[in-house]
Amino acid sequence: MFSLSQSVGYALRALVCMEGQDCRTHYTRDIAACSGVPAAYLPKVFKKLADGGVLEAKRGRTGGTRLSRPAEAVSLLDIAEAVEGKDFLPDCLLGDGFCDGSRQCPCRSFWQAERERIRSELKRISLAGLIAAERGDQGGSESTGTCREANAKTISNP
Amino acid sequence: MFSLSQSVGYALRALVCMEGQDCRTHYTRDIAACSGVPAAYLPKVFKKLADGGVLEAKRGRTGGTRLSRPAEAVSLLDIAEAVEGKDFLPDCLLGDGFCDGSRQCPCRSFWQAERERIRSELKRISLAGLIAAERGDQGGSESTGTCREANAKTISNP
DNA sequence: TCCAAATAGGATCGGTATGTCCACTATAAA
DNA sequence: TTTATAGTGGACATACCGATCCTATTTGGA
Repeated sequence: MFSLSQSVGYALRALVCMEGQDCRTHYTRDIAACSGVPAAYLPKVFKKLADGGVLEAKRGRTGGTRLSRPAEAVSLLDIAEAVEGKDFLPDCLLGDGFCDGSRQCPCRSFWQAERERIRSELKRISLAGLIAAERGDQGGSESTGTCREANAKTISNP
Repeated sequence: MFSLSQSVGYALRALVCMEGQDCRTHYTRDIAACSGVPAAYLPKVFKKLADGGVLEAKRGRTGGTRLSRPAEAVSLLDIAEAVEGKDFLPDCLLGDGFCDGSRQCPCRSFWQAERERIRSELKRISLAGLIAAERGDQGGSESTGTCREANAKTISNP
């Protein structure tokens, strides 16, 4: 299938459930319940998002996971790259390894342009936009406060 | 990986080796040797291309495989659809099943446009163009005769 | 008729993505 | 210090693609 992986979809659904407007920490199991992502699989996705700098996780009692920056500053490209890898958009439409030094398939010129268009679109769409769309808002992102200090000691779960 | 499957690349490399200019029949093993596609796997790809109407296969002694129409009339879209399935370009960038009735992700509008652009480009590029590019020709397709009757009894292999 | 040689198709295997489960580690409250 | 509870990470199961091998079927010629 010519699409992003299912795990990227899981990541989006989960991140939307984190509300984005603030950076409160959430428990993975709560996000799983809210988003419908398999609870036993979500930690794997979250780990990739944490390694990619999208999420911050804290271990131990009263731990949890939160956005490492405001939802407005997280793009779909950030999420896709974190989950699928930095080079998930290959040089050749036929996959890396088709066009080598000698072969230059005719798709190449148009795919280069398509690829950059897709990349820039994914970069343009923010997590905040996703959340707004999910809620049916048309307006886009209402302003939010800063993230890092606002919830340094805030825990959303009981 | 966000690309067409490896099997589509195999199909292209194999079809290029069939010369395209005529519709002589070829043995699968010869095409495998010429294209570098694994000889044990190519029959699987050829079967899909035959089911998709791109190739015609004849069984038995003096059998073989040939293009069912001139290379100018075979598009990359034909090949990709034959190998990957008619609906290999999903409705949603996140794959079918992400945007359901209720969810409408913000990728949708731009992906619809991208998808059609990719589809029309794949439709525009013909196998003949691929062969020309492979040879380093810049001119594109020189005219070829009709296919079906030209080689009704022609066998290219000894 | 019988055989040679081609494609067709099923059984099987390895690799990657997807899931599940369980033990380990870190952290803070009791 | 003890303990509860969060994420971390490895082992394992499952599904699909890529790939190989073996057998069946088809076809034309000896």
